[in-house]
Amino acid sequence: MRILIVEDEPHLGSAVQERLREAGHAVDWFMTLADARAILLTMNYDVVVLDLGLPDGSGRTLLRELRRARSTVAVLITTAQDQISDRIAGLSEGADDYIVKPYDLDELSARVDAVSRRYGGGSGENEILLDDGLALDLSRHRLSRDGTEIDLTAREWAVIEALARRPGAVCSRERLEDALYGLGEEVESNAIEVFISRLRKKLGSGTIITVRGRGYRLAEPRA
Amino acid sequence: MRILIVEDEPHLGSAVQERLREAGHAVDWFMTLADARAILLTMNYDVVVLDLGLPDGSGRTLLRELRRARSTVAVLITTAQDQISDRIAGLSEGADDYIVKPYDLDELSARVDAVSRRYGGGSGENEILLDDGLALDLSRHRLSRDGTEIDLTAREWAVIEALARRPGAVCSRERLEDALYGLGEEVESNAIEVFISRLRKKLGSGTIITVRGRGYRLAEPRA
DNA sequence: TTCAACCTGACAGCAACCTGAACAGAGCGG
DNA sequence: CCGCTCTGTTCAGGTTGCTGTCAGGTTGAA
Repeated sequence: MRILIVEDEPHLGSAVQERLREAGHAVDWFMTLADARAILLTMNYDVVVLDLGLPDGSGRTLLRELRRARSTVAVLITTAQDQISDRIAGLSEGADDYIVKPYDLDELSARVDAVSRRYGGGSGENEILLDDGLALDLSRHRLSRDGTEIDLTAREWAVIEALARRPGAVCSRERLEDALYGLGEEVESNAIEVFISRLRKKLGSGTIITVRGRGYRLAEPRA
Repeated sequence: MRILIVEDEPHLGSAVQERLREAGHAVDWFMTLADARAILLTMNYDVVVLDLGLPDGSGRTLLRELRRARSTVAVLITTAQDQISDRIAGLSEGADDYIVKPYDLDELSARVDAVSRRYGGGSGENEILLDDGLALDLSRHRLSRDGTEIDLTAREWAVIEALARRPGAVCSRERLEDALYGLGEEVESNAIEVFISRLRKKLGSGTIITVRGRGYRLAEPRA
């Protein structure tokens, strides 16, 4: 999942970035509205973690711009305790959730996962059935076949999560790379293919279908 | 689909050309107004991707010339963020859409597809019914017979997309070649006939009708 | 009948893709 | 400090599937 953090406090921003990266996401972090605005034009994010009090303006401005431009990206607002009015206004302006500073990093990570699923491209379902008895539980981060659990590494999970975002739709390799590697982490090998190969070894070869020249997609359960 | 790119920035132009070619289109790329003007006299394009800030003048000049000459080609304007006035003027001068630089390539590709369908020769419909239970969904790039999907390669899709542009009308082989092969990519064999043959194998022999000496056309559903 | 246009099976080149293996770094226990 | 495991990345060689070309057959018009 590709996540944008807009947060001007260095320690907090870096801690959030690290925590979400450990969860397997591609995380970009900017400290100003201007930078955020620029990167949002070129990159499609799944979630924006947006602080309201920024040096060059309020995050609410950016939120309004996004919604006016018909962007459906999920937005999670972070705010100090004394800005309740801002928070409420943010929700009415199209934010999906808010969290009060100081917050627990695990709590933030859970909220990020939650908003990513109920907005934008997400399917909204928490449990997705794949072919051959496979069940993907996005909210609990679990994958099981006929009840027995299958362990995935962080990267493997990130790949299948990106594919499951729109089940049945083709997901390009570029898009998968965007979901795994943030700015400055780009990789120049066939890493995606290797993860696909490892996933197939764990899930069975029919689960992930190659669409030559366009990407990959998940097999849907046979009705 | 035949697409003309007018863009003076080498990296961007080449990236756009490559991306649209992967989508199965014939893509010509020129860096100056003069070259674009010359090629537009000899070749019929479906879409022009037009940058406004060019070395030998503004793209708006070319746009005005096109519309004054009653051309109905779809025009997609690309512009830097600080040229809002130019952008608005462009729309009022006959552009079909605009996109702000820097943009996401997937986004551009989607917009190109969109403007190509709502202008000029396009039928405007997103779902086209052919004979024998075949349904062609242009916006989702899907072809299905009675609900089961049929996979097409990039070239096969380009052929049927060109035929579907004016359903029922005869499309000459030259026109099909123009839609598949850009400048410098021309082929000198019966490649088109081969793709028609492959399509018939997948779709059934009655779907594409040969009009001897003039070209091909799609069969319409029996009323 | 003759000729041009068209159809289609076969095949080689090539790029995309797959996968086993090697390697570096982090973390951990002894 | 060493050895072990686990994870992620890179590389190399093999495989697959798309594409363009050709050859030989078929169709249709004059």
